[in-house]
Amino acid sequence: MPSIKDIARQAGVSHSTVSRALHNSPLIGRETAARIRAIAKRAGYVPSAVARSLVSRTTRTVGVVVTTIADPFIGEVVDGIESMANEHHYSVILANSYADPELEMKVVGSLSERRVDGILVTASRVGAMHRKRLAGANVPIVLINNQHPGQFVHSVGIDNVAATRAMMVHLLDLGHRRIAYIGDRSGYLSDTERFSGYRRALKSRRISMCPELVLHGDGKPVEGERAARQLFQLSYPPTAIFCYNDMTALGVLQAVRARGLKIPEDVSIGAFDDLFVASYTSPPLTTIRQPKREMGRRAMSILVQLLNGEKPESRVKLPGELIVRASTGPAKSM
Amino acid sequence: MPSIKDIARQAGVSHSTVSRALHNSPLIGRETAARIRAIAKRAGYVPSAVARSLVSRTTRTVGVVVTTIADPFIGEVVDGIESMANEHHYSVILANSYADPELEMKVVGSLSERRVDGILVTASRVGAMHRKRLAGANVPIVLINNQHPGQFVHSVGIDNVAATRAMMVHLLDLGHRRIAYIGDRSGYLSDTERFSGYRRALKSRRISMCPELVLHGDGKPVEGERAARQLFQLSYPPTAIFCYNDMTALGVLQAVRARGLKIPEDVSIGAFDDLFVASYTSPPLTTIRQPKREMGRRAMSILVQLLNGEKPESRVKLPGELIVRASTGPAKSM
DNA sequence: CTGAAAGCGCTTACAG
DNA sequence: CTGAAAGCGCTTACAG
Repeated sequence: MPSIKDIARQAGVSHSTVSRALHNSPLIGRETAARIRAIAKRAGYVPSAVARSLVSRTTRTVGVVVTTIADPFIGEVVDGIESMANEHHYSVILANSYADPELEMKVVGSLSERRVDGILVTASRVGAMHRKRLAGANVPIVLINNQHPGQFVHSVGIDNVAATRAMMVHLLDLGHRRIAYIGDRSGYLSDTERFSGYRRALKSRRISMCPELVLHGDGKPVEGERAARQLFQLSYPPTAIFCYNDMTALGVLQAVRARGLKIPEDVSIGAFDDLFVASYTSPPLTTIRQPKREMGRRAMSILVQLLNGEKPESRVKLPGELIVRASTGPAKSM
Repeated sequence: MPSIKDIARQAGVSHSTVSRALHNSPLIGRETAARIRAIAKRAGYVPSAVARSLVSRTTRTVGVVVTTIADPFIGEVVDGIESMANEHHYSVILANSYADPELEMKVVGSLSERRVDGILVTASRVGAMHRKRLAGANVPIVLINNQHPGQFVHSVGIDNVAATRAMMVHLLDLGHRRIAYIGDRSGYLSDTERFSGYRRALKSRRISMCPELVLHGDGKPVEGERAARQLFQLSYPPTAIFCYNDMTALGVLQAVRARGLKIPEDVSIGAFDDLFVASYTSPPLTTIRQPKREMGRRAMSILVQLLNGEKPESRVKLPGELIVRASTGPAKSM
């Protein structure tokens, strides 16, 4: 790879002049500049971002820490991050933490060595230990859908309460009165908020909450299935089930099928996230769409503002959107 | 951020000595080294990868070009790449091309400026134009599932012919004789190979291929649905449909449902990829599992060998695995 | 064992 | 308008 010096030699000027010409500095004569640029082009000159970074003490690079990029939710978020980063001429360094504290420490250390200008974290399954570790990197941090945002200044999330209310209103308006909630037992903020939205919605319709209709899984299909089976064994089973997320609903779907029940005739199912798979289950899932890509773009945009020395909004809550599909219908009259 | 000089000052030694101590150079006295390391630790010293890169002329960084990281197939591949990269102390710079030649040129240019040591491409929907553009980066390149690998030296793919044969044998053994193929019309190598596997399998059983059973979509649900509808209008519709990929099968599933047919009683469906969604359709899809994560790991591993000056296997073909689920069953007797 | 020097490829204040 | 010099934070051959 030719350097600025090689070009200087060919052009018979100093490397300072080459540097200026390549940056369209007004100091350099039109002709000289054009000639130098032509030579650089012919030589296949590509400026070195590493040399420039050393001088400018900024790398135009951001670290993105995810539990795993194989997670479909995260993939869409990162797509948004990358697109916004690219528009602002930042590159994205991707790092999986696999929710493993040790690995996470390693990757954050590596990002630190690489002198990333900022860090985005979308590792919803990772807890409080995060803070100190990340703070060590000593650069601005923006969280996406984090479950413990309290400790950080900047975050992008979804309005869980409002979204849940929309889902509950939908179910209540369909005549459901016995609505179950299958949450996530890990103590995440998102679960707390969704559960809170659930309770408030019932209360606003003066329906008392039945403790036996509230169960907790782990956000994955197997536990959703187990919880649903338990619900079906009640003497008064629910006519609708609101699931913490689509993954849980996937398990519920299987339990329903195994039980020989019909959706939505026998039981309605509502979920959260709107993963791609939600459109292709049978029946397709009524769910809350999280604007995943938008969340990524927004988070990156906040980071860019921070890096520009601006004062961005610190806690952004984007609205979810109720997507009504075929898994919800009128309550069975009892 | 403290530099090596700051540590040197505090320790009362030269920065060369600090550098050596931090690298556990045998030249430095045990005590001095220990003292320096303690000081560095206390000061929160983090070595600068950018300065080191400038000296070593290597960044321990690889570029990963994808059409979009939101693609679930790609997400798993990249997960594999990242994990293997991490094990070898490489960082991953992620870049979406959105299959847009202009954007692609930009991101490859950016990777070039960042002086990545190598590039991995898993942008199966991108064509021949790739070559020159990528070659410009002037670093080793490894392709994953590329549709035009002919022009490149190193690639990781799947054994399409063998995998297709496995699927066809499965269907043939179930008694199917009228088996349709819904391919991808974009002229991809993978389509050519799968189609070839399809033909060979029929031939080996002395079944002649019916042209009306061979249709072409675009690898997405809508076109799969359209193709399936067309098949159902034949006077002798197929008893089984082999789809180019899971996405196509998703559309076929919808057409089948709309038609009021039962799977697999009326028609069996086989697919390719084994995306996550394939386990959760109704019925779950019989499909060929591509070892996505493994493909990513293998590709990165080849790149590491290349960067180490070794001579890795150049064209790796990993085996697919037939996953039999409920979408295939015995042929309806006619 | 330790330090001074050179150099990686740039940018930019300082002179002219 | 152009160049020589200094410096970004390291590594490493060369001296001692």
